[in-house]
Amino acid sequence: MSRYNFKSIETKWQNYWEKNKSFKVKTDPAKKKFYCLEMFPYPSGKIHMGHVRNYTIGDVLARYKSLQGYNVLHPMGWDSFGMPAENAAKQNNLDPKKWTETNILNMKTQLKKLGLSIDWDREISTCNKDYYKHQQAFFLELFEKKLVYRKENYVNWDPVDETVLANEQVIDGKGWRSGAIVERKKLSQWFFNISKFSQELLDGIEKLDTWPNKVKTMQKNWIGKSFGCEIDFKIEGNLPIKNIKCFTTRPDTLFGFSFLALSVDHEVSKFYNDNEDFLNFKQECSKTGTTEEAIAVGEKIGFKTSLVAVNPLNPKQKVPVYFANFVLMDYGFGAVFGCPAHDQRDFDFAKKYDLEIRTVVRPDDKNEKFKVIDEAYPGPGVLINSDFLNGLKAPENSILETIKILEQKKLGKKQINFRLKDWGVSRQRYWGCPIPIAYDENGKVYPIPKSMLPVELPENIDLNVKGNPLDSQNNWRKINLDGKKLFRETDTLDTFVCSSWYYLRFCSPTETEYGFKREDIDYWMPVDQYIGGVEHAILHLLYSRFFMQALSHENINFNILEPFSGLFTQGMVCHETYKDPDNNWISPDEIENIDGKKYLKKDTTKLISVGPSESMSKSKKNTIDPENIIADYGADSVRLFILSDSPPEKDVQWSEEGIVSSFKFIQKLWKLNEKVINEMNKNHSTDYDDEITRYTNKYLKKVHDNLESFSYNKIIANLYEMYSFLNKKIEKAYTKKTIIENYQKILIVMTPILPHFANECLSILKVRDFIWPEYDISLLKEEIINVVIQINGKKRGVLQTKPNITEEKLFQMIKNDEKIIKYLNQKTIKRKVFIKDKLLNIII
RNA sequence: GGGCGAAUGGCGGAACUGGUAGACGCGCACGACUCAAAAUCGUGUUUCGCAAGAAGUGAGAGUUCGAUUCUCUCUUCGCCCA
Repeated sequence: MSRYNFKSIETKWQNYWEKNKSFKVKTDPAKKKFYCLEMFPYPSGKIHMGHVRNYTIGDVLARYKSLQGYNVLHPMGWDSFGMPAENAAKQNNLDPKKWTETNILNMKTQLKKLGLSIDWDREISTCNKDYYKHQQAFFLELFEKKLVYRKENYVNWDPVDETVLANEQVIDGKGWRSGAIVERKKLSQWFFNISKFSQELLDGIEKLDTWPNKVKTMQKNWIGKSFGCEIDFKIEGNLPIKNIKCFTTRPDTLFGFSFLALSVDHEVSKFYNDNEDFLNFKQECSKTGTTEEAIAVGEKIGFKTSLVAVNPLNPKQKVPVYFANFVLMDYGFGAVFGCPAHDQRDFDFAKKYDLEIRTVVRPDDKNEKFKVIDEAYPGPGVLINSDFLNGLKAPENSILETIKILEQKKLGKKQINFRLKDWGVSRQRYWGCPIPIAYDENGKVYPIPKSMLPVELPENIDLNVKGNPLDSQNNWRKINLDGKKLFRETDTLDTFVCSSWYYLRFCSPTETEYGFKREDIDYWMPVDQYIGGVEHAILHLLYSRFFMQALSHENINFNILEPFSGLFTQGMVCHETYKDPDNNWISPDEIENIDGKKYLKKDTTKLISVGPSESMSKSKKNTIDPENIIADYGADSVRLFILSDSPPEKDVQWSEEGIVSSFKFIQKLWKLNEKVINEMNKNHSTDYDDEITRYTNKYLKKVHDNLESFSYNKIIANLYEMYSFLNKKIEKAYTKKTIIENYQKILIVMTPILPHFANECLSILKVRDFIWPEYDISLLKEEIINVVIQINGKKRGVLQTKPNITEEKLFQMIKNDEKIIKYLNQKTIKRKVFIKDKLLNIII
């Protein structure tokens, strides 16, 4: 018996698929389509296990759908603009373009070794001018539709990467890549008007049936629709300010009003710009950072103005107006009314500045004397101390009622507010898509005409400069437009723009006139199944959804609004972590196992402590290089292991034992295959083993169901069961004819998971052009079933019978069963519960 | 602080709309082959108990003939937002 030589067989099939362009597809409205897309990788240099998992899951689906007769679009590309290239280039004095291209070449070779069913003719790379040319055209299209605008705004400035970050790129007040503490800085920026579509983006979520609820909830929360009231406060004082507008979701607590807080950027601040104390205060505030978290955690500080605000519901009450560090200009109107008793932030502020704390909501289980003392009470209850509002149920009745009163008195109006802010897309970086805009000396904006696209990124420039390298490219910056001397915009686009439309480009990768061809996207879009990490649940997915909204805006022919009709988020790949006695992280290949329990650092006597399994990361050194693993065990083993054990949506633990056992299992399958093939050439008796056909049929159903529900780990379990069933059966003479009859189907349903192995076996059997074998419903009916017998709800036995047995007959059988009858013990039977073909429960 | 989710053997995990808990894999134990080991094959493996049997799905209650599954309270962990 020969050993399964994965090296030659996997290479053989990969070459075959490449040479025959087996996965090349065309737009063909006569065929039903399936668009299977996995999130494209950033070309960092090497693929990691996360990629292996992501692309294996997608490949299983693509191959399955293809066998089912779908025209399957399964493309791959590169998210190739972005800071790592620029940083790597800086460090090693390289050209980011060359660095990126080399990485792409490496990673493409690695991906091909996984045996993925990808149409490589559709490969795209976002840093390629053939790609970003169209992105620039989209930018101009959105500019014309007034969905792109420029404004001066406070931004999150990353002092290490020297760039602006989107709110979403600020994590715990730090830059998501550099980890530097983010500062506030005012800059002129380009914005996409994503907030214009807040309601549409919110409504669209309801239609995304197969998206994980978790992701839908996260998007809803991010969009953050809140319902409240705009209140116009009358202002008294020595400044020419008569009114200040506030947005609040709790107008019903207005009788608890004790101060008005303004953002330091509020227009009132212009009267204090020569006040040194105020400027110091403002400086102090900028240290807190702009994130909501920093504000919630940080100390609440204020700067008292000379103004006084009047309570619109109680004009006799006049309260001080402060600038406060916890009020942001871009939420509401940059002004909030303080109600210390029912908001912890306001409470902290009031305590610090000794302001009144007036309780206006009592919990249902407390009486009228309830008083807020140590902490704010934000919960539900009944309004008290609120004059004509007293007794209203808060918040369900009180908010609407208060708004009604305010509207009647023309003091405020009902308002919907969204948390979603416009998307700042300017990045002060070289390695990105140039923004197709120029300015004259006065800063007037001129879009670059579409005929002059692409605005190419200059190459071979010095990156080792402070700030944006493009700023110093004077030759590139100068442009002559209709006789005017202009200067190009030097900011580049956030790379999230590149990934917001790449799924469209895959439909028409070589189209030159526009980013895509209508007939192509009409056929292929939307993506039927999108697969990727949950870390993109908000940003990338929301931006992509926005992009479809923006393209269809003022375009009546465009009716695809949601880019991804199906979404699956896979879990991470984890590995144990190791540390030496000096607390340094140690990588798995630096350690060796002594006696099965202890680990030592190789060639030393240092004892290694084993830490918990965590997601693979370079910093913890717990990564496993897929390239080595594929070289040692083959792609099919890796695919088999990465899918087994854990459900795809959960984290999976990488283990040496796991990959070895997957490898061994393929060897066992190969031996079984040889046994079956040996039998093929012999003459067999005409005996027929019905059990094999029934078992195979059940197996086909299980695999089908588990494929449809992404339960890929269970398919592996099914395969193990099928193997051990066949391996026993093949030893018996009367089974061989039936095994041979069913074997082909078993191999075909193996192909999505083990494409090289299963195709090799099928080709030995001379099976070509096979299709997915459907299971036979009529064969699923069991001939013998197990019926559970319970006494008082406890299982006391199992009886084998033919289906459709009656309660009476079953009871007769029990009477003849010694094991069961002893429990009855001649006691009187109170009642019987009978579930046909399943169970009989006797209550005594 | 809020939202969402999870908790099942030594481990990863199965169990369709309430109906045989622990499929499948790993690990472990024993056996076969071998001078021996590896590899391979076979058997066993929730716990307690010699056994009959009993207990058992994070803890506690509830609904039910029957609960891993439904309801409530709590604990722990994870993710997201703050």
